[in-house]
Amino acid sequence: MNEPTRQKPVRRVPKFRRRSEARPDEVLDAALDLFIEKGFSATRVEDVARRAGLSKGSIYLYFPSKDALLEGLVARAVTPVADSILGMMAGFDGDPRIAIEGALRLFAARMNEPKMLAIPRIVIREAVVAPAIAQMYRKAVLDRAIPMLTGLVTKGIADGYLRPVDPELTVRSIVGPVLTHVLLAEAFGIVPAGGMDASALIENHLSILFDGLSTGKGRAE
Amino acid sequence: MNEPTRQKPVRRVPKFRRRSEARPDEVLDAALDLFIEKGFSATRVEDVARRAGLSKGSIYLYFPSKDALLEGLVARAVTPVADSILGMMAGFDGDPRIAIEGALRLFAARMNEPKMLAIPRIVIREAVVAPAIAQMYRKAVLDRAIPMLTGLVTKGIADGYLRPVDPELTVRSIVGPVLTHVLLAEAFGIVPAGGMDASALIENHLSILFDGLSTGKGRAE
Amino acid sequence: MNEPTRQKPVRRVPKFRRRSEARPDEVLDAALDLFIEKGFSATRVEDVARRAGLSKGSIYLYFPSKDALLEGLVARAVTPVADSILGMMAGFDGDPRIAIEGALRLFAARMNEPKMLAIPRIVIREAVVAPAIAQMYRKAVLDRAIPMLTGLVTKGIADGYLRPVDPELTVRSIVGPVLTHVLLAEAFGIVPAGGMDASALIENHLSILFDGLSTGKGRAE
Amino acid sequence: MNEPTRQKPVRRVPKFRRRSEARPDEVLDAALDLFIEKGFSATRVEDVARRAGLSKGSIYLYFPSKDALLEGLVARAVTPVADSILGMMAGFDGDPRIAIEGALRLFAARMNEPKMLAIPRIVIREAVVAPAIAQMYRKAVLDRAIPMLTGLVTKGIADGYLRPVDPELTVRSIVGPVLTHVLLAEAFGIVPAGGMDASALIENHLSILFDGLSTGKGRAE
DNA sequence: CATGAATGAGGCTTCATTCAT
DNA sequence: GATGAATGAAGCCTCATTCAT
Repeated sequence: MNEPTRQKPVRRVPKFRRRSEARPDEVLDAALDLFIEKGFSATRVEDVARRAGLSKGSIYLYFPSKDALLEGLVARAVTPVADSILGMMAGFDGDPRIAIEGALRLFAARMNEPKMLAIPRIVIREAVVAPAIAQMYRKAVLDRAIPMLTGLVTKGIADGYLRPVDPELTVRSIVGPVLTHVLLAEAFGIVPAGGMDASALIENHLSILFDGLSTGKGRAE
Repeated sequence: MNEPTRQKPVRRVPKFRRRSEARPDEVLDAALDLFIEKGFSATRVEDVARRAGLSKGSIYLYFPSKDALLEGLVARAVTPVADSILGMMAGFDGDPRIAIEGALRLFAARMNEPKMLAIPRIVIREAVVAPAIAQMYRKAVLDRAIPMLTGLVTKGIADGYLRPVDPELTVRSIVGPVLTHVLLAEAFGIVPAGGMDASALIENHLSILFDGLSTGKGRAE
Repeated sequence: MNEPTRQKPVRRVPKFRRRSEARPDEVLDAALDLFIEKGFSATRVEDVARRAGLSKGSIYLYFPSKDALLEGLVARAVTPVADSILGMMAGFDGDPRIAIEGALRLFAARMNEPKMLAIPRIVIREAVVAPAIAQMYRKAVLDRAIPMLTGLVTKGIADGYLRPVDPELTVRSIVGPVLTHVLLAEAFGIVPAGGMDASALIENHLSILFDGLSTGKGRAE
Repeated sequence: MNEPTRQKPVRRVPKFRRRSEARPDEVLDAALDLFIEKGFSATRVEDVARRAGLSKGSIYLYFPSKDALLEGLVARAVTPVADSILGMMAGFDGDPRIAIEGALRLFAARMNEPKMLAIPRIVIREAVVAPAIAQMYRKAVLDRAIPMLTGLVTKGIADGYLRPVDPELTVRSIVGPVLTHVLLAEAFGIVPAGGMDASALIENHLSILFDGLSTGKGRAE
């Protein structure tokens, strides 16, 4: 995964000087802020350095290139989120709707923190130019989350909780509304009248997802 | 200031010449191809020129700047698509599910032509850096499509076809799965086992959207 | 927008390094040389860089734009000259002709150093295109020198040293011959038979300025 | 003198169509306007074309290059002015002060028409970059005017009208104040309180030139 | 460890000039 | 004669990366 050069140097004098250990993380924090604000390519390495309180050259002490900043960012952000959600669902047994609801709530909560949302956004942005990053994200997140959801649906059908549907396509029905909600807001500033309130969205979404939009009238069969 | 120096260029091999009528469109075609392949910022004006069979400078005969290429692309692509879909839905009376289904099918069809999909993808990519373009897209497409769908849902509820839901949030439930389907494929190369077949997705999506995912069992009320 | 693409430059031969203290001045020296030789617009930033022993990009470490080079040049040259002359005249009391003579000699001396003369020449050249620079020069030099001379004449008249004349217009009679002398030589290469000797010019000029060109004969009153 | 390609095409049908004969002059008129407004290098050939009511390419029907426009301008403007002034002075016999006064008035009058002044101004501006033009101007104007004035002074001294001075240097005393008057106004916008009135300046200048600035008091001899 | 001066490839844009029509 | 589309050489400026100190 082309890990950045995180030299964790050995402490010499345990004083309160420059905690070099935290440096890579501070750099990533700074980079994240700026990538959110201005996008990846419009952010200069020097900007990152300044915001991190370092000199331009020092960035290269921790990361071999500008691209490595992005990689580092994805690597750092991806694991905990994915883990928390996937951990919740893994080995889940019983009504899959409970698990789906939980996962979506967690997901929506995460996505409401701008810091968290930024990563996938940047990843999408850079996917064309730096497919490596997109693939990394895919491997770390999507290739774990999607099969898990697919499995959940499959099992839900088998267990009689869900109607017989195509599990893979249904994953898109589960995640899509939330993703779109966030995308509309982020990329175009389109926010519902009621605000970005995630619960409201999920409530509405799940009620439709599970019980459908139709009344009995018309279009019957 | 910024004055060029006296040039004394020498002619070499004159290429073809004289067209003009179709040129702007040819330039946009070339730009679109390249933006799809490499993204906006990785594409040089000279690349566009070469692909359009022109010299670098000639691009500026038709477009005042590189940014203007993107704007032109959006402008050109946006109107017909939006019109075709919106025309279909406008003034629709009766079961809104029919209209929704039609619109989604049209939308999915469009999104399956790479040329068509490219525009929103690029727009999303550049949204952070060039908000003007995102806003233009929003105005031309989203600000027309979303209210129309919202209205369709509202009316459908009033007419008793749909359950009482939040119309605005429901729009996300309608569009999200299709959008996500496309996004997963485009940005991450994630394609369902059955291929990208749009009909299958829409079939599955609509059946859930209208009738829900649950059987009777569990989580009932 | 306008984002650079990911670069992967390769190091070649590192040159000297590290100075910085004197650098801006060295850059201005180089710029001055070149502007004198070729004029402002015919001089490329890269030329300045090369002559200063730097690379193109390094110029921008010290000056934000090519125009700023000219501004910097004016700023640097203007103050000392103006100060030296004005300092001499300020608070002068007594026969103003002494002061005028002194100022003109100083002025002519300065103007004989090509480096010194170059600045106003460049300023005049660029005045049409870059009025900002002309105004800067005006503020720093002319708006100080002209009122001072005017005042000197006014006081000289009041004190009975000079005939009653229009002080403002008389300033042109004082400065004009010297300026013209220089301009003819600089712009057209027109040099008197006796060479550019400033003393001779000033001698001749002052004798006429103070005592007139006429003998008694003819045109009497 | 590198005359521009003024093809005076043969009339075919003597209708009121496109008088091609006047075209070169119209082009020069347009060029002059623009060179005055924006300077030579900031003026694009296309600007000249547009103002002349022609297409860019057509300029090259009359002038082989942009530089030729400037040359043509100088050629056109220079002769009549020089002729009118020089004609006046040539073969003048008698009090040279009369001739000098006449010449200066004529000169000042000319210089007050912006169109007339523009040429030397442009010439000075471009002198560094295009010495050919400066030399052309020098040959056509200065090399005729300066010797003539020098001769006038020499003769005036011989005839006892003028004090014995250096004739060459004295030419600078004669022309300098007027030139400076104009230059200050043109390049720096410095205008005397009484306005640009040429008569006032010449009055003041000549009274000093001929009779000196001093009263008897002090500095005597 | 840190710094920041220095580099130089490369992008966008302008515009004098040409030439097919 | 006219046109104006097309060319392409340059120029200015940016910024990722290096390395002497």
